[in-house]
Amino acid sequence: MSEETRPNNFIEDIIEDDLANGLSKDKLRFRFPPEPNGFLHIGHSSAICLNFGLGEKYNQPVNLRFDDTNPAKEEAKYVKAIQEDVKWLGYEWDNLCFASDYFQELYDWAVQMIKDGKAYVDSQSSEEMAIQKGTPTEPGVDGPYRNRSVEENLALFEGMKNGEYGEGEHILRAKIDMQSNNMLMRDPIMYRVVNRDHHRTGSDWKIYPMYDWTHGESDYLEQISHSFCTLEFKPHRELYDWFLDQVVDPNKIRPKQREFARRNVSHTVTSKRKLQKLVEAGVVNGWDDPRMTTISGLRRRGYTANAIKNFADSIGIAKRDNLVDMNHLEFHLRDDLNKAADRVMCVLDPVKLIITNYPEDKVEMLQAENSQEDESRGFREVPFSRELYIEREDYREEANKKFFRLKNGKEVRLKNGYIIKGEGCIKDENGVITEIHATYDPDSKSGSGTEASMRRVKGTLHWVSASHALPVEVRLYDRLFTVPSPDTDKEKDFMEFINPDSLNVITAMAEPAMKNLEVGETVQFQRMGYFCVDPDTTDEKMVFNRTVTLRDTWAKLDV
RNA sequence: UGUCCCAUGGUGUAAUGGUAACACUCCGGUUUUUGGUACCGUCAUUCAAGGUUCGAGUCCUUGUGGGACAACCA
Repeated sequence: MSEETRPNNFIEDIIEDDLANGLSKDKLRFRFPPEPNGFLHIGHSSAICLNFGLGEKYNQPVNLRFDDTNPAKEEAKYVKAIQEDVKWLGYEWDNLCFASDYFQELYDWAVQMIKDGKAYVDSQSSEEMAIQKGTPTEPGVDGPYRNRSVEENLALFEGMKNGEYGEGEHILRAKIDMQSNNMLMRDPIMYRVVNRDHHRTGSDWKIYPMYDWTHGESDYLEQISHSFCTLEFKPHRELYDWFLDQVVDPNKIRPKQREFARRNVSHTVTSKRKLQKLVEAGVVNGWDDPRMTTISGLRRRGYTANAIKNFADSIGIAKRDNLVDMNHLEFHLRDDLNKAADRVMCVLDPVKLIITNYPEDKVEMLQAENSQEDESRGFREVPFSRELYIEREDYREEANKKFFRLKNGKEVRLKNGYIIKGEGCIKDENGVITEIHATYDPDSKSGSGTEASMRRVKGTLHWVSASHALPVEVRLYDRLFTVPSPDTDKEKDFMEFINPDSLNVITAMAEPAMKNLEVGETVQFQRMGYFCVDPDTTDEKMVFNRTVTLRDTWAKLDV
């Protein structure tokens, strides 16, 4: 990476300013604060890379903190999955924290706020309170319980805590300003009663703090210097600061919330609610379906942590709305895989090719390099015989000179093998080609050093020996959505833009050496793309996911 | 009829009052036993109008366009 030359983004500018104004570098501390109510997705990777990247840049700690204040939505399995994803991306957190660790502290502070006349118990229905709250363009009005006595507030809040009231009977509100331009400042709710067991605190608590009351105070307790979140939290900043004002010790670090734009990637959705709907509706097979842009889905698809980090790094951090083209992500994927993946031969749409002048029973073991990029990766043996499979699209009886592949009367190279010449084909009653015939030049064997072997032919085909071929299942994926921005249409639901052909399962013919590949390993099927071994693989059948195709300039010409 | 945020090629991001640039995409070329990779090149950008200034993408004003805010969610 060219870290040294990359200019600072506005977030780094903020930090540099603070440093220049006297903040000591060793006071810098960051955090990544997901709610454990779903799986991490590509949108989160920006926040993860930003916070952990800052930690690496300044060599200062980053906490992983679970914002677990709503037991109705959160589960321990998500806590586990999120940790795995962050680790897989290659980051290490300093402290593993939970907002639920701060419930007692938060409660004690709330009691003090009641005593100070800064908070009160409201006993109205949510509908009544919503009316008093006004709208973004009209101020709110004070509710009837706003001036309850401290004693009464204390007693009611204590009762809430002790489980004496049902959900919705009472809530605790901060007493700020019902006429504020900022809706969030119109006496925001601090606590509500929730009769649910929490995945960590069990039945200890009957009341749970709201996000705004929890987040800034958690940052403060952890002495986070900079608390970065997405733009939709901008209006929360005023409240974040107000709550901090109630508790902050001037000798300690006062956290600073700043906001950046969420990253949107084309042809996908990145909201937990929508991803969940795809899972529940059976559009995909779970959160880690390779078509999902969850971190776990991308991982199963064959994405590398490097590709995701380089992507996040290259798109940067800013404040304007954006829709990053999937091409960017795929560029970084190919870039990383090109260096990392061994090359193999696998025929996705096989048709038989008979080398008519090759001996019936002869089998040769040919040497094939594992990577043209890196000779140190070594060689493997590939069996060659009279009957092979090649791609159906690699043969035409006749074609113009733009077609570099096999055609009658013309020569092509079989990768790592011989030069062959097309002689004709056999078709069934429907005109479908069932067998292609060719002759080979025995002196043209790859690497033999003969004059014939040095001959230049325009096309090179991959192939597998028919009798040695290993049938494998290959899952070909396409974009999950047919439009760049499926969830911004004013009339249509994002579900209407689902690509019906996002998954195509085929049986391909692989070279025998591929049976040694392990689950999760990625290889390049030469000329076809990058593929990884799926966990669905069994002893009987290997299953591959197409991670991404190669760039294909021919496909563009051949329309 | 409010408050706040944002506006640079098709996309993303720089330029911190001093020559508008980098990457992706597209298109073209060289190399190539992958129509891949690598390398080279082409096309293409400051929302508008005023103002300040020797000088404005940058500062100011107004407008236009986009977005956020009315969950006992985060």
